[in-house]
Amino acid sequence: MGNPLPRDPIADAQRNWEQHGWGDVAAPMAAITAIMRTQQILLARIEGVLKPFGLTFARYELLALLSFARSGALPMNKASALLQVHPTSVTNAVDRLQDAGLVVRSPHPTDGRTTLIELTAEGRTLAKSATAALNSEVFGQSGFANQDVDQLIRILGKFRRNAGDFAD
Amino acid sequence: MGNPLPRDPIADAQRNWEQHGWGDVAAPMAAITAIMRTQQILLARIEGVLKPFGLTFARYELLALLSFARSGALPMNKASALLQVHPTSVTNAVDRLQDAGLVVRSPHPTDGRTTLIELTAEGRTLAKSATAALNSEVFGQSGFANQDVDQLIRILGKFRRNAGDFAD
DNA sequence: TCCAAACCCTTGGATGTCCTAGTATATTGC
DNA sequence: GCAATATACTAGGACATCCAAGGGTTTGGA
Repeated sequence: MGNPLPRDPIADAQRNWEQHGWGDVAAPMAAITAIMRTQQILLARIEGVLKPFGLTFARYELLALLSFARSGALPMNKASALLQVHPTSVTNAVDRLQDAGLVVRSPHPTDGRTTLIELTAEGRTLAKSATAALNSEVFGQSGFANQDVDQLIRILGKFRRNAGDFAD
Repeated sequence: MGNPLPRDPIADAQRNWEQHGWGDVAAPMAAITAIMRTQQILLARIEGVLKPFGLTFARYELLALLSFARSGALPMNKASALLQVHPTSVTNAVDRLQDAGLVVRSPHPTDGRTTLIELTAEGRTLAKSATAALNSEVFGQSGFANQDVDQLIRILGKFRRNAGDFAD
């Protein structure tokens, strides 16, 4: 989508901020912008690896989540909470996964409001293959040094807890 | 969109990865997942601050970029390159900003293929106000410690360079 | 017991992102 | 000078995300 720029656009933005008298927030601005851009790069890599499997990242995340549930099934609201996305996003993903024969919707045995999402055999197999691909092609070659990975986990974990993601 | 979970879902995922024999990539997986989630949180905060201005983050970024250009104008392809998004995304943003009277499209003086995007007076004023709001309500209260901000800038800067974002 | 409040999922609408053409204009090479 | 190639922008389509609303189910307090 583009060739390398001659200079880091985020570092330029940080300088702009400083020159405009916002030096006190220039660094956090740069860090946040860098997070946004890094997410974009990583998402593109992930989607690229998943495409041959007919999966998007959103659908993969749901499949992976289900594959780690003992029973291979979860209520939709649980999935929404664990994936930390809006319930309508789960509805959307389940619709498409169901069309692809990878999951099935079934009624909750005791709560008529709740719908269970259940992995099919096909879904479980595909989740395994896709995970193997992601592990070798993305996570195994993330481009982050081991120490940096630890720093990221620590810093972002602290941030997410402060943001109210989890109590722990 | 949800209450705090009892436990960190990403730490759980990391444990799952380790238990399935993928210990060698569990940490990068967790770091990458944390980046995705952090981006989601930050984007929501930013959008919340911009909403009263009638702006989204995508539109704000374009306005801010223009406001830093000496002439207040940029070719669309330059904006696409600097913002590191697809040209069609810029077309989309410009359409809406133009409808809102914040920018104007004008022909390039020497290259008939190129369209210049130009800030209107209104656009420049709104960019200033929106930037002030973001500085005080998001960047000024990022929730990252100063040292962590430096770490993020360093780690993600290295990553982005490796990913081919810029030569520097 | 019974109805209001809470909860669960889905539909419809607005945005944004990317990809794949398709049209128009510049540049290059013969 | 002209055809072939490259570049710039836009139209249409596929996906994902969120919000607002609506219909069905449970729960809990009067």
